[in-house]
Amino acid sequence: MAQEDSLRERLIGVGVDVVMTDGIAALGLREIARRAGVSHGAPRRYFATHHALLSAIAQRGFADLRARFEAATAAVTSPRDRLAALAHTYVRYALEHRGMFELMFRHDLLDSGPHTSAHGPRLRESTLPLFETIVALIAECRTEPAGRRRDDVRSSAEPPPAVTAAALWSNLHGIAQLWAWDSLRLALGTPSAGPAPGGDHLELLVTAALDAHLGPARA
Amino acid sequence: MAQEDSLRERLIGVGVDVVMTDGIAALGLREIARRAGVSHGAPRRYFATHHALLSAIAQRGFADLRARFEAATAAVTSPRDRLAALAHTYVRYALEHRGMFELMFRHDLLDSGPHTSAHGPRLRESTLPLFETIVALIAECRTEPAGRRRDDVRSSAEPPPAVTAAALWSNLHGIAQLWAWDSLRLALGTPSAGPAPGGDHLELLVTAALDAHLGPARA
DNA sequence: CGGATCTGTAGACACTGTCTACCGGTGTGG
DNA sequence: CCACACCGGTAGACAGTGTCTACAGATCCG
Repeated sequence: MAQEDSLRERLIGVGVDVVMTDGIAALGLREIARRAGVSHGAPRRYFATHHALLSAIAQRGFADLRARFEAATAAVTSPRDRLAALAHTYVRYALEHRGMFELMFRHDLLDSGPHTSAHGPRLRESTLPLFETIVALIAECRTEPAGRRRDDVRSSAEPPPAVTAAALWSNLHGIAQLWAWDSLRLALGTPSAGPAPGGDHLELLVTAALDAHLGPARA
Repeated sequence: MAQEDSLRERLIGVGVDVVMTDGIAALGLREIARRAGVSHGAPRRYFATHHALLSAIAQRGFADLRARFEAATAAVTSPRDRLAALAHTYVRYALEHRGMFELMFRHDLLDSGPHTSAHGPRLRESTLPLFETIVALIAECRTEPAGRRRDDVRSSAEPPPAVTAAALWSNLHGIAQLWAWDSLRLALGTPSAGPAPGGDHLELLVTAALDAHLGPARA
């Protein structure tokens, strides 16, 4: 994962490694160049600015995340279970690759505006397919064979799928964020941090969010 | 809001102004000193490091937020409505004072560790009273006169209040975060940003979160 | 073979946060 | 009353950053 072909790709790869191991603080432009074995001016040939390089690194993160989604939901058929797998994957990714996840949403470090330069999709739009997937799954969830739906209870004031999707995604994102900040961990009284994700409390929280937004999983 | 007495307070005040108007990027140590009319070495008398000053600024934000909570829930009696007021206040604060809110949760800029220096409560614990308030309100919500509770439906696998509180808070935090990032706005197809909070879609999202975690508001 | 273009180097510039030496005031003890 | 210490702020140095520009080496093409 260190030697590719063009320097452009190598810089991105090095950047990914750096942010994975040493976090965002080590993602200086000169530092990346140093670890790639080139002079500090070299990256400029391929990335107009520091932010452009960071954006490319973050995009790798989004691609990686999407791949994990597909891997996690491949063997699952029920839309409800797919959503669960997706949720757990999202939060787990955020905590296992803390630095990368942080970078992906640090809009002050990324060229997220529409005035970004050349190839590749706009960065902020990288989250759109994820969102639409959630919307679709929720819609699918609601048109289930009605085997055990409680229409009398929930569907009365049920928000449209897009809103529920946004709320659910926000919930997952917030869980990841606040957990990484340690607020939740110390609020719930978990014995504090290891590099391994804190374990049960976290899973508990995610399933609570799922149940809240989708209704409890059917028994 | 510019002239207090000791330079220490003035620096914090200037910092608050700066982050409110020009955002986090303008919060350099030298920049704050410059706007306070002192030399770049002056802050060092009162704050050992740049992060210490930023932490003091962030603490002002937490205090401000707490004050708004009390103001918003003072006239409300029903625990459910208090939670709603709290939620809307939280999200609105995050979007109206974007820079400050961002700073408050940028742990890489703050002395949040237990190895921080002198007076004042530890920074990360500033969120604890908020959390405990939510827990208490949720518990109170559940022991309501049972006038219209659906015990058969929800209480079967209802998570403990602390978990629900954590999930709800995470949801609000995520909404604020993703909305500020613009992902939600473009996902939901809102006409894009103004400095004024985007309006209905946001309120919709917040009430959706409230309904999901607490059950729909009673008709 | 010779010139043009690509790719990376190296130095300058303005700027940052931290550190240290310095200095003008104020207050206090002998 | 004077000398001394101390407090609060100044100013310069230092290493480091991101960006910019001039330059060198290779490579490729006519």
